Amino acid sequence: MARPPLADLPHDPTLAFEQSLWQAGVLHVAGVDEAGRGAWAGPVAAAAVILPSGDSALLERLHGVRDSKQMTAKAREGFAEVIRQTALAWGVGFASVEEIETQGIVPATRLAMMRALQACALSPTHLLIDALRLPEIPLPQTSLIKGDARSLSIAAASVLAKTARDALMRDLARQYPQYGFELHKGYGTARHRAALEQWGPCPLHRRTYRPVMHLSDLWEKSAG
DNA sequence: GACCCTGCACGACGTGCTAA
DNA sequence: TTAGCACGTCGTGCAGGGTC
Repeated sequence: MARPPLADLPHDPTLAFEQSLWQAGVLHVAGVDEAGRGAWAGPVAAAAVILPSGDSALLERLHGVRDSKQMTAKAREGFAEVIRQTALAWGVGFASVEEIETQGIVPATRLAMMRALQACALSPTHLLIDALRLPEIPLPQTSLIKGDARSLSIAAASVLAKTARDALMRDLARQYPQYGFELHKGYGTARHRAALEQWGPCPLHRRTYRPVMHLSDLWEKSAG
């Protein structure tokens, strides 16, 4: 089936970066984004998405995909399935709590992004990344500030990263039910703070984060 | 050159308001 | 009542500029 010309693509400003690359002959453009960087507990997740260049009918199915923070959980889950069906290739990667603690959150985020790219069935020829760069990967890269609001590929990746991490935190919540990870996903909510004060940290907690360190100290003192 | 501070980037949640 | 949105706040790292 012949693809429609690029000029027929929907006029979506979040496709501007992809369209300019596609028109230059760069067809496998991977959007990369992460989730879980600010959380007190759990791994950091990243996803990579390669959209079908020039296929307006497929891209139309992604109308409404935007920054995952601005979408409801229900909308994210629905679009995640559409993205997986629509993308030429996609991948998800994680960096563990141990890697976050030993390397720092930004290097661990890069690690998760590289794992997401390795999980892609197709090798990209250009990367669109939200704010960061991946010097370890020898590919042309475009680092976009507020990339998830400016690029459909990055927005799609942010949706997959967020939904994958949420699902993992729901699973992990079964191992540590007293913390309520299925509700706050490891972020610093009042309930999470109270659980830390009551139960102390578990292996999922990022003990290098100041609030976790502080609450862990309080718990140890109260426990005697 | 090393250190510190500030501003900005990202990721979220909590709260209050508005509309259906 | 529920869902969506905007805003403030909190966590981190990085870059740039000033100071010693």
